[in-house]
Amino acid sequence: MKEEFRLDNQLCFRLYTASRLLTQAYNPLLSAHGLTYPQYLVLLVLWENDAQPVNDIAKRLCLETNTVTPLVQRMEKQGIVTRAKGTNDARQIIVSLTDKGQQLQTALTDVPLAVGGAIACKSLTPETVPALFQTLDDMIAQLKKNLKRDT
Amino acid sequence: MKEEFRLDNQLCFRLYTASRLLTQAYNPLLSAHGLTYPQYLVLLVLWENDAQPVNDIAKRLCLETNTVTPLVQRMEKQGIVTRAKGTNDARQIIVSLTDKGQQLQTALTDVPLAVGGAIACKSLTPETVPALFQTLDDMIAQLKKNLKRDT
DNA sequence: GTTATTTATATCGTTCGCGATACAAAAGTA
DNA sequence: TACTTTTGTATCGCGAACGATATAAATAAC
Repeated sequence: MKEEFRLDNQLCFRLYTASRLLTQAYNPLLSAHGLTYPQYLVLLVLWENDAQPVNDIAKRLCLETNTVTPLVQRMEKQGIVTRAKGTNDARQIIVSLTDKGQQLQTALTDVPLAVGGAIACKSLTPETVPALFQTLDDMIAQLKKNLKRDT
Repeated sequence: MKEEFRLDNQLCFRLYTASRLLTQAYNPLLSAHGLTYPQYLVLLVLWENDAQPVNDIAKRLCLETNTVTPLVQRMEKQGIVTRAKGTNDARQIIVSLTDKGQQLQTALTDVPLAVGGAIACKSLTPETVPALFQTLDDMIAQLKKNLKRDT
Protein backbone atom coordinates (compact mmCIF):
# COMPACT_ATOMS: atom_id res chain seq x y z
CA MET A 1 0.00 0.00 0.00
CA LYS A 2 1.58 3.23 -1.20
CA GLU A 3 2.02 5.83 1.52
CA GLU A 4 0.58 8.52 -0.79
CA PHE A 5 -2.74 6.66 -0.86
CA ARG A 6 -3.24 6.76 2.91
CA LEU A 7 -6.30 8.85 3.74
CA ASP A 8 -4.40 10.42 6.63
CA ASN A 9 -1.84 11.85 4.21
CA GLN A 10 -4.40 13.51 1.97
CA LEU A 11 -4.57 17.28 1.98
CA CYS A 12 -7.63 17.27 -0.26
CA PHE A 13 -9.61 15.02 2.05
CA ARG A 14 -8.85 17.31 4.97
CA LEU A 15 -9.98 20.38 3.04
CA TYR A 16 -13.07 18.56 1.80
CA THR A 17 -14.01 17.46 5.31
CA ALA A 18 -13.21 20.77 7.00
CA SER A 19 -15.21 22.62 4.36
CA ARG A 20 -18.25 20.36 4.71
CA LEU A 21 -18.26 20.36 8.50
CA LEU A 22 -17.77 24.09 8.73
CA THR A 23 -20.63 24.59 6.28
CA GLN A 24 -22.74 22.37 8.52
CA ALA A 25 -21.94 24.71 11.40
CA TYR A 26 -23.42 27.56 9.37
CA ASN A 27 -26.52 25.61 8.44
CA PRO A 28 -28.81 25.99 11.47
CA LEU A 29 -27.99 29.70 11.63
CA LEU A 30 -28.73 30.25 7.95
CA SER A 31 -31.70 27.92 7.48
CA ALA A 32 -33.45 29.82 10.26
CA HIS A 33 -33.65 32.59 7.65
CA GLY A 34 -34.33 30.25 4.72
CA LEU A 35 -30.78 30.47 3.41
CA THR A 36 -28.19 27.95 2.29
CA TYR A 37 -24.46 28.50 2.60
CA PRO A 38 -23.88 29.25 -1.12
CA GLN A 39 -26.78 31.71 -0.98
CA TYR A 40 -25.10 33.35 2.02
CA LEU A 41 -21.95 33.70 -0.08
CA VAL A 42 -23.92 35.49 -2.78
CA LEU A 43 -25.25 37.83 -0.12
CA LEU A 44 -21.72 38.55 1.12
CA VAL A 45 -20.73 39.46 -2.45
CA LEU A 46 -23.74 41.72 -2.96
CA TRP A 47 -23.41 43.40 0.43
CA GLU A 48 -19.91 44.43 -0.65
CA ASN A 49 -21.07 45.59 -4.08
CA ASP A 50 -24.73 45.64 -4.97
CA ALA A 51 -26.07 45.25 -8.51
CA GLN A 52 -23.57 42.91 -10.12
CA PRO A 53 -23.96 40.73 -13.23
CA VAL A 54 -24.12 36.97 -12.74
CA ASN A 55 -20.68 36.57 -14.23
CA ASP A 56 -18.98 38.85 -11.70
CA ILE A 57 -20.63 37.02 -8.82
CA ALA A 58 -19.52 33.70 -10.27
CA LYS A 59 -15.94 34.91 -10.73
CA ARG A 60 -15.79 36.28 -7.19
CA LEU A 61 -16.96 32.93 -5.80
CA CYS A 62 -14.87 30.85 -8.24
CA LEU A 63 -18.06 29.18 -9.45
CA GLU A 64 -19.43 28.57 -12.94
CA THR A 65 -22.34 30.67 -14.12
CA ASN A 66 -24.41 27.51 -14.53
CA THR A 67 -24.14 27.12 -10.78
CA VAL A 68 -24.86 30.73 -9.95
CA THR A 69 -27.79 31.21 -12.35
CA PRO A 70 -30.17 28.75 -10.66
CA LEU A 71 -28.85 29.80 -7.24
CA VAL A 72 -29.80 33.40 -7.92
CA GLN A 73 -33.11 32.35 -9.46
CA ARG A 74 -34.02 30.62 -6.21
CA MET A 75 -33.03 33.73 -4.27
CA GLU A 76 -35.22 35.81 -6.57
CA LYS A 77 -38.17 33.53 -5.83
CA GLN A 78 -37.56 34.15 -2.11
CA GLY A 79 -37.61 37.91 -2.69
CA ILE A 80 -34.00 38.39 -1.60
CA VAL A 81 -32.69 39.69 -4.92
CA THR A 82 -34.01 40.98 -8.23
CA ARG A 83 -32.73 40.09 -11.70
CA ALA A 84 -32.80 42.69 -14.45
CA LYS A 85 -31.38 42.87 -17.96
CA GLY A 86 -28.24 44.97 -18.20
CA THR A 87 -28.59 48.37 -19.89
CA ASN A 88 -25.10 48.61 -21.40
CA ASP A 89 -24.88 44.94 -22.30
CA ALA A 90 -28.21 43.27 -23.01
CA ARG A 91 -26.73 39.83 -22.40
CA GLN A 92 -26.00 40.53 -18.77
CA ILE A 93 -28.39 39.88 -15.90
CA ILE A 94 -27.80 42.34 -13.09
CA VAL A 95 -28.49 40.90 -9.65
CA SER A 96 -29.50 43.43 -7.00
CA LEU A 97 -30.51 43.19 -3.36
CA THR A 98 -34.09 43.84 -2.37
CA ASP A 99 -34.93 45.51 0.93
CA LYS A 100 -35.33 42.04 2.36
CA GLY A 101 -31.87 41.14 1.10
CA GLN A 102 -30.41 44.26 2.69
CA GLN A 103 -32.15 43.60 5.97
CA LEU A 104 -30.75 40.10 6.17
CA GLN A 105 -27.41 41.71 6.93
CA THR A 106 -28.83 42.88 10.23
CA ALA A 107 -30.64 39.63 10.89
CA LEU A 108 -27.41 37.66 10.36
CA THR A 109 -25.14 39.93 12.41
CA ASP A 110 -24.39 37.22 14.94
CA VAL A 111 -23.53 34.50 12.43
CA PRO A 112 -19.77 35.15 12.06
CA LEU A 113 -19.26 35.19 15.83
CA ALA A 114 -21.36 32.07 16.37
CA VAL A 115 -19.45 30.14 13.72
CA GLY A 116 -16.20 31.42 15.15
CA GLY A 117 -17.22 29.87 18.43
CA ALA A 118 -18.04 26.52 16.86
CA ILE A 119 -14.62 26.32 15.26
CA ALA A 120 -12.48 27.77 18.03
CA CYS A 121 -9.53 25.50 18.81
CA LYS A 122 -6.00 25.90 20.01
CA SER A 123 -4.60 25.68 16.46
CA LEU A 124 -6.54 28.77 15.42
CA THR A 125 -5.08 31.80 17.12
CA PRO A 126 -4.57 35.41 16.03
CA GLU A 127 -0.97 34.36 15.34
CA THR A 128 -1.71 31.29 13.20
CA VAL A 129 -4.74 32.45 11.22
CA PRO A 130 -2.87 34.87 8.93
CA ALA A 131 -0.45 32.11 7.93
CA LEU A 132 -3.33 29.74 7.31
CA PHE A 133 -5.09 32.34 5.14
CA GLN A 134 -1.86 32.94 3.26
CA THR A 135 -1.36 29.23 2.59
CA LEU A 136 -4.93 28.72 1.40
CA ASP A 137 -4.83 31.83 -0.78
CA ASP A 138 -1.56 30.69 -2.27
CA MET A 139 -2.97 27.22 -2.99
CA ILE A 140 -6.11 28.66 -4.52
CA ALA A 141 -4.12 30.99 -6.78
CA GLN A 142 -1.89 28.13 -7.87
CA LEU A 143 -4.87 25.86 -8.62
CA LYS A 144 -6.65 28.57 -10.57
CA LYS A 145 -3.60 29.04 -12.74
CA ASN A 146 -3.11 25.33 -13.37
CA LEU A 147 -6.76 24.57 -13.96
CA LYS A 148 -7.08 27.44 -16.42
CA ARG A 149 -4.03 26.23 -18.32
CA ASP A 150 -5.71 22.89 -19.08
CA THR A 151 -8.59 24.59 -20.92
CA MET B 1 -20.40 46.96 6.38
CA LYS B 2 -19.19 44.75 9.20
CA GLU B 3 -15.62 43.57 8.82
CA GLU B 4 -16.66 40.00 9.69
CA PHE B 5 -18.85 39.87 6.59
CA ARG B 6 -16.04 40.62 4.16
CA LEU B 7 -15.48 37.62 1.89
CA ASP B 8 -11.72 38.06 2.24
CA ASN B 9 -11.99 37.47 5.97
CA GLN B 10 -13.89 34.20 5.65
CA LEU B 11 -12.11 31.01 6.57
CA CYS B 12 -15.03 28.90 5.39
CA PHE B 13 -15.03 30.42 1.93
CA ARG B 14 -11.32 29.72 1.58
CA LEU B 15 -11.76 26.09 2.61
CA TYR B 16 -14.79 25.74 0.34
CA THR B 17 -12.90 27.17 -2.64
CA ALA B 18 -9.66 25.30 -1.99
CA SER B 19 -11.58 22.06 -1.62
CA ARG B 20 -13.53 22.53 -4.82
CA LEU B 21 -10.56 23.60 -6.92
CA LEU B 22 -8.36 20.81 -5.60
CA THR B 23 -11.12 18.32 -6.38
CA GLN B 24 -11.23 19.75 -9.89
CA ALA B 25 -7.52 19.03 -10.19
CA TYR B 26 -8.27 15.37 -9.45
CA ASN B 27 -11.11 15.19 -11.92
CA PRO B 28 -9.39 14.63 -15.28
CA LEU B 29 -7.14 12.01 -13.68
CA LEU B 30 -10.05 10.16 -12.11
CA SER B 31 -12.66 10.50 -14.84
CA ALA B 32 -10.19 8.85 -17.22
CA HIS B 33 -10.98 5.74 -15.18
CA GLY B 34 -14.68 6.51 -14.77
CA LEU B 35 -14.29 7.69 -11.19
CA THR B 36 -15.44 10.73 -9.24
CA TYR B 37 -13.54 12.18 -6.30
CA PRO B 38 -15.89 10.79 -3.61
CA GLN B 39 -15.65 7.39 -5.29
CA TYR B 40 -11.87 7.71 -5.14
CA LEU B 41 -12.16 8.37 -1.40
CA VAL B 42 -14.17 5.16 -0.98
CA LEU B 43 -11.41 3.33 -2.83
CA LEU B 44 -8.77 4.82 -0.50
CA VAL B 45 -10.76 3.54 2.45
CA LEU B 46 -11.19 0.05 1.00
CA TRP B 47 -7.57 -0.19 -0.11
CA GLU B 48 -6.62 0.36 3.51
CA ASN B 49 -9.20 -2.14 4.80
CA ASP B 50 -11.22 -4.24 2.42
CA ALA B 51 -14.71 -5.56 3.18
CA GLN B 52 -16.20 -2.85 5.39
CA PRO B 53 -19.84 -2.14 6.19
CA VAL B 54 -21.36 1.02 4.74
CA ASN B 55 -21.45 2.61 8.15
CA ASP B 56 -17.70 2.28 8.75
CA ILE B 57 -16.94 3.80 5.36
CA ALA B 58 -19.30 6.67 6.09
CA LYS B 59 -17.74 7.30 9.50
CA ARG B 60 -14.22 7.24 8.07
CA LEU B 61 -15.18 9.82 5.45
CA CYS B 62 -17.36 11.88 7.84
CA LEU B 63 -20.32 11.36 5.53
CA GLU B 64 -23.86 10.19 6.18
CA THR B 65 -24.86 6.70 5.13
CA ASN B 66 -27.50 8.17 2.85
CA THR B 67 -24.64 9.70 0.87
CA VAL B 68 -22.48 6.58 0.87
CA THR B 69 -25.22 4.10 0.00
CA PRO B 70 -25.98 5.44 -3.50
CA LEU B 71 -22.29 6.18 -4.03
CA VAL B 72 -21.41 2.56 -3.39
CA GLN B 73 -24.37 1.37 -5.45
CA ARG B 74 -23.00 3.25 -8.44
CA MET B 75 -19.57 1.73 -7.84
CA GLU B 76 -21.19 -1.70 -7.74
CA LYS B 77 -22.81 -1.05 -11.12
CA GLN B 78 -19.37 -0.22 -12.49
CA GLY B 79 -18.00 -3.50 -11.17
CA ILE B 80 -15.56 -1.83 -8.78
CA VAL B 81 -17.05 -3.20 -5.55
CA THR B 82 -19.50 -5.84 -4.43
CA ARG B 83 -22.20 -5.46 -1.78
CA ALA B 84 -23.14 -8.42 0.41
CA LYS B 85 -25.30 -8.85 3.50
CA GLY B 86 -23.29 -9.13 6.71
CA THR B 87 -23.11 -12.55 8.32
CA ASN B 88 -22.88 -11.47 11.96
CA ASP B 89 -25.29 -8.57 11.59
CA ALA B 90 -27.91 -9.04 8.88
CA ARG B 91 -28.55 -5.30 8.74
CA GLN B 92 -25.07 -4.51 7.52
CA ILE B 93 -24.01 -4.35 3.90
CA ILE B 94 -20.37 -5.30 3.51
CA VAL B 95 -18.63 -3.47 0.68
CA SER B 96 -15.68 -5.30 -0.85
CA LEU B 97 -13.29 -4.58 -3.71
CA THR B 98 -13.54 -6.59 -6.90
CA ASP B 99 -10.43 -7.45 -8.89
CA LYS B 100 -11.14 -4.38 -10.96
CA GLY B 101 -11.30 -2.30 -7.79
CA GLN B 102 -7.98 -3.70 -6.62
CA GLN B 103 -6.35 -3.09 -9.98
CA LEU B 104 -7.39 0.55 -9.96
CA GLN B 105 -4.77 1.07 -7.29
CA THR B 106 -2.12 0.33 -9.89
CA ALA B 107 -3.86 2.34 -12.60
CA LEU B 108 -4.03 5.37 -10.31
CA THR B 109 -0.47 5.19 -8.99
CA ASP B 110 0.48 8.51 -10.54
CA VAL B 111 -2.51 10.47 -9.25
CA PRO B 112 -1.07 11.66 -5.92
CA LEU B 113 2.10 12.94 -7.56
CA ALA B 114 0.22 14.64 -10.40
CA VAL B 115 -2.10 16.42 -7.98
CA GLY B 116 0.86 17.36 -5.83
CA GLY B 117 2.31 19.07 -8.86
CA ALA B 118 -0.87 21.00 -9.59
CA ILE B 119 -0.95 22.37 -6.05
CA ALA B 120 2.75 23.01 -5.50
CA CYS B 121 3.35 26.54 -4.24
CA LYS B 122 5.80 28.28 -2.00
CA SER B 123 3.43 28.14 0.98
CA LEU B 124 3.39 24.36 0.89
CA THR B 125 6.75 23.04 1.98
CA PRO B 126 7.85 20.01 4.00
CA GLU B 127 8.12 22.45 6.92
CA THR B 128 4.66 24.01 6.64
CA VAL B 129 2.53 21.02 5.66
CA PRO B 130 2.60 19.28 9.07
CA ALA B 131 1.38 22.47 10.74
CA LEU B 132 -1.36 22.83 8.14
CA PHE B 133 -2.44 19.22 8.67
CA GLN B 134 -2.43 19.78 12.42
CA THR B 135 -4.57 22.89 12.14
CA LEU B 136 -7.10 21.23 9.83
CA ASP B 137 -7.27 18.10 11.97
CA ASP B 138 -7.77 20.24 15.04
CA MET B 139 -10.56 22.20 13.36
CA ILE B 140 -12.24 19.03 12.12
CA ALA B 141 -12.13 17.45 15.58
CA GLN B 142 -13.57 20.60 17.12
CA LEU B 143 -16.37 20.81 14.55
CA LYS B 144 -17.24 17.14 14.98
CA LYS B 145 -17.59 17.64 18.72
CA ASN B 146 -19.72 20.77 18.40
CA LEU B 147 -21.93 19.42 15.63
CA LYS B 148 -22.58 16.20 17.53
CA ARG B 149 -23.49 18.15 20.66
CA ASP B 150 -26.36 19.89 18.85
CA THR B 151 -28.06 16.57 18.08
C1' DG C 1 -21.65 45.63 -43.88
C1' DT C 2 -21.47 40.84 -43.65
C1' DT C 3 -19.53 36.95 -41.51
C1' DA C 4 -17.02 34.68 -37.83
C1' DT C 5 -15.81 34.59 -33.08
C1' DT C 6 -16.30 35.51 -28.50
C1' DT C 7 -19.02 36.42 -24.40
C1' DA C 8 -23.07 36.24 -20.94
C1' DT C 9 -26.58 33.57 -19.52
C1' DA C 10 -29.47 29.62 -19.45
C1' DT C 11 -30.93 24.59 -19.81
C1' DC C 12 -30.09 19.66 -19.24
C1' DG C 13 -28.25 15.55 -17.12
C1' DT C 14 -25.50 13.30 -13.51
C1' DT C 15 -23.44 13.00 -9.00
C1' DC C 16 -22.99 14.68 -4.42
C1' DG C 17 -24.52 15.93 0.27
C1' DC C 18 -27.86 15.88 3.55
C1' DG C 19 -32.45 16.40 6.20
C1' DA C 20 -36.49 13.64 6.76
C1' DT C 21 -38.45 9.39 6.78
C1' DA C 22 -39.13 4.24 6.45
C1' DC C 23 -38.12 -0.41 7.73
C1' DA C 24 -36.12 -4.48 9.35
C1' DA C 25 -32.68 -6.48 12.43
C1' DA C 26 -30.49 -6.25 16.78
C1' DA C 27 -30.21 -4.98 21.57
C1' DG C 28 -32.21 -3.65 25.76
C1' DT C 29 -36.11 -3.86 29.13
C1' DA C 30 -40.13 -5.29 31.68
C1' DT D 1 -41.40 -13.98 26.20
C1' DA D 2 -43.36 -9.62 24.70
C1' DC D 3 -42.43 -4.77 24.13
C1' DT D 4 -39.51 -0.75 23.42
C1' DT D 5 -35.50 1.37 21.77
C1' DT D 6 -31.59 1.59 19.08
C1' DT D 7 -28.94 0.68 14.99
C1' DG D 8 -27.81 -0.10 9.88
C1' DT D 9 -29.34 0.69 5.52
C1' DA D 10 -32.24 2.53 2.09
C1' DT D 11 -35.55 5.86 -0.27
C1' DC D 12 -37.16 10.52 -1.27
C1' DG D 13 -36.67 15.34 -2.19
C1' DC D 14 -34.01 19.45 -2.80
C1' DG D 15 -30.09 22.36 -3.50
C1' DA D 16 -25.68 22.64 -5.04
C1' DA D 17 -21.59 21.81 -8.54
C1' DC D 18 -20.26 21.11 -13.04
C1' DG D 19 -19.59 19.19 -17.95
C1' DA D 20 -21.93 19.69 -22.21
C1' DT D 21 -24.76 22.22 -24.98
C1' DA D 22 -27.84 26.08 -26.69
C1' DT D 23 -28.97 30.88 -27.71
C1' DA D 24 -28.70 35.67 -28.23
C1' DA D 25 -25.93 39.76 -27.93
C1' DA D 26 -21.58 41.94 -28.52
C1' DT D 27 -17.13 42.14 -30.70
C1' DA D 28 -13.68 41.11 -34.21
C1' DA D 29 -12.33 40.06 -38.81
C1' DC D 30 -12.83 40.50 -43.46
